[in-house]
Amino acid sequence: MSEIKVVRVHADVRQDQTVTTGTKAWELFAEDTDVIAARVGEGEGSSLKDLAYELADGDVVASVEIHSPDGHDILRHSTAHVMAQAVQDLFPDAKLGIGPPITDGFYYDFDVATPFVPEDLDKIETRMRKIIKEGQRFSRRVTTDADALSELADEPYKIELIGLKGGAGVEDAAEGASVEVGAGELTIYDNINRKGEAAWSDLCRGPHLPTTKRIPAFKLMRSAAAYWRGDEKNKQLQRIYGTAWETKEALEAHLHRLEEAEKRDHRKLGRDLDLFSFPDEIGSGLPVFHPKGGVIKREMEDYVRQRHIEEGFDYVGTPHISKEGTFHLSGHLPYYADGMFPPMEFEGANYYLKAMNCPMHNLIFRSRGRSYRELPLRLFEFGHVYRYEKSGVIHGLTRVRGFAQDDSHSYVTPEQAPGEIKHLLDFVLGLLRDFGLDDFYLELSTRDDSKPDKFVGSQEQWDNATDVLRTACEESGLELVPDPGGAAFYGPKVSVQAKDAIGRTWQMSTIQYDFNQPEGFDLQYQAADGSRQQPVMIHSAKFGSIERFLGVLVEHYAGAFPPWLAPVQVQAIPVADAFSDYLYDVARRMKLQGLRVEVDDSDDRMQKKIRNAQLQKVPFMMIAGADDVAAGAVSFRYRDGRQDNGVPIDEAIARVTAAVATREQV
RNA sequence: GCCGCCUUAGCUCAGUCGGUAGAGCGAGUCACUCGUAAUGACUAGGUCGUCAGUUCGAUUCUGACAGGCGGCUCCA
Repeated sequence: MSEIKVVRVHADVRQDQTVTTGTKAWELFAEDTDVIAARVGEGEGSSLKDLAYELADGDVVASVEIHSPDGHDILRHSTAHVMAQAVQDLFPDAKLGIGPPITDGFYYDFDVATPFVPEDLDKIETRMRKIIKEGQRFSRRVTTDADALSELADEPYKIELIGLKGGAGVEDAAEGASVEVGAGELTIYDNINRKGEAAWSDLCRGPHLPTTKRIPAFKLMRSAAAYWRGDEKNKQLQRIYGTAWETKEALEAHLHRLEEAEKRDHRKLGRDLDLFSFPDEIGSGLPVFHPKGGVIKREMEDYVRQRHIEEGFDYVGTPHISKEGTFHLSGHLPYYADGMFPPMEFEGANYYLKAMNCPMHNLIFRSRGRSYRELPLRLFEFGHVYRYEKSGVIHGLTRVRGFAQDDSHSYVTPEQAPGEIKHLLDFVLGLLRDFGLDDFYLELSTRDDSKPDKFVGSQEQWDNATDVLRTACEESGLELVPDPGGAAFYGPKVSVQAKDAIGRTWQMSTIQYDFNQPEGFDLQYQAADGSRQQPVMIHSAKFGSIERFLGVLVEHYAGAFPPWLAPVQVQAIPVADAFSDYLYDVARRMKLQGLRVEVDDSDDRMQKKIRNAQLQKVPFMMIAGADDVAAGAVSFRYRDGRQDNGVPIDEAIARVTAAVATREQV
């Protein structure tokens, strides 16, 4: 037995060690039970290994702790295996799809004759606990394609994955498919029970926990259908989502976070705060704004209209419907017909509800001859568009069938395009800042070169436009996520992606480069040399959709809006009836300053009025009783329970006015 | 659109093993006039999502449709 040298890295401490050949990774970290795997190598070339990995001379071996990001993935992926074993124990005919770790959890897809129901999840959980208790060992076994194909003859989906292995297809095959089959050697993990037999096996790249007993806490969350390999044309498999954590406390904390997130859901707050509703009578995905929601919507509109004017845009207006020719000119009809409501036929023409505003703006541009001196020509409006969204995708205000875009189009010379893109990006980022949004990233949507029929224009045009957008984004210093294939048919797009309370990301602001519609509409301007030139058109929407932005805003603030957006800025509460008139007088003075004030002169006791104002998340509660009247003052109470008694009336008005003007949160 | 689940008063939810229903909050009325998160009493609200079918009888069972929820796919 000879000796080898390795470097042990644990808790940020590097340490050279000499061990005998045949030493396993776990022996380096045996004293720390949080260590569940090892990372061997450093930087790009490093890879995660099971603790059963046999050390090689020169290895740099870092511990992977269960609560680290890598550790979470390994824990969750291992739990997915346990779940799959439990499912196949209980439902022997279930065929395995894929089972990767995801943010906060994992899933596994199964092909079963009957979809799972909630009671099935209970049974599966019970079975999983038994497997965990048995302490089955995850054992790695290298195999060959041929052996794996025969061993997995009953698993058609795994066989399909083996067929993709090594090819370009693996990463594209399905989200998470690469955890099943890596690009390198093919491995199978056996779950070895106490008798030393393989209780269950799965094709998997690994690594895994040493044993099932190392799963401290897990819970199955829900089941749902998912298309095999993410393709609508494929069969739907039944997916079970679960979550797993390093401790029971961490699991509880996670479940608590989910509960808290539900309380921020804009659909719930929209009802509780009387902001908006979705009457069935009108139709799915068609919201109505109540007076309080209307205030927020109007503040948003006032803000963005004013800002557009400041940024050099002209405010225009266009109709909601148009004869179909407009959308043929724009190129939308062949590409986008499925996304539009069916046409209405009358007077021998087909009229469509518009799904976008650009064609209308193009017609404004084309209404007379244009000079290069007019460029950039910037048109803006609140364009109400209607899109035929599939019934299953409608979601509160964030995915609707009728919505208003704060839509603008900048017509520029090709040379002006980069500058205009930067201008628009700065505009958008400033808007997000003013609305207090900070949890977002940029996404660059480009064309899918493998589907040229879905995109108009030459490779050169696309490359050029994409470069212009990418450069502007990179200069912003923000995180930029690529979105290949996500572009509109007419050009690449930059978008702002923001998260809602339950972690779903929504596309908000967009900036799109368009070299196609100017051609379709034969848009021209006369250049300095007298020649006719084609402008570049840049679409941008700063909120994206007023509705979606408002929905995200509700969740961002959990309904506790900063004063400038709050439907009621000041709720006046008399200590007793006798002080109502005094507060009405203060309220009248505040209203003269443009503030939104309400006096609660109901029969309720003041404690109840405070509770009501608190539940309505009003930023300023303005209370007055005998003491305040005597002092010519009012008392403030804030949403966090903070109090400020005896504030002179003039100062009180100034304080609220200042909070509104500076858009600060209180 | 696809898969699963759900739909009882304005909201949150009980309930009826098939014989047309109840609570809390909210709303209205009255009394109480009160200093920082729920005063009390009383009253009014529902052809149990819609339409069919089975049945002597359907809110309950079955089906279709509509709407919602969770995913998938797709998108501002």
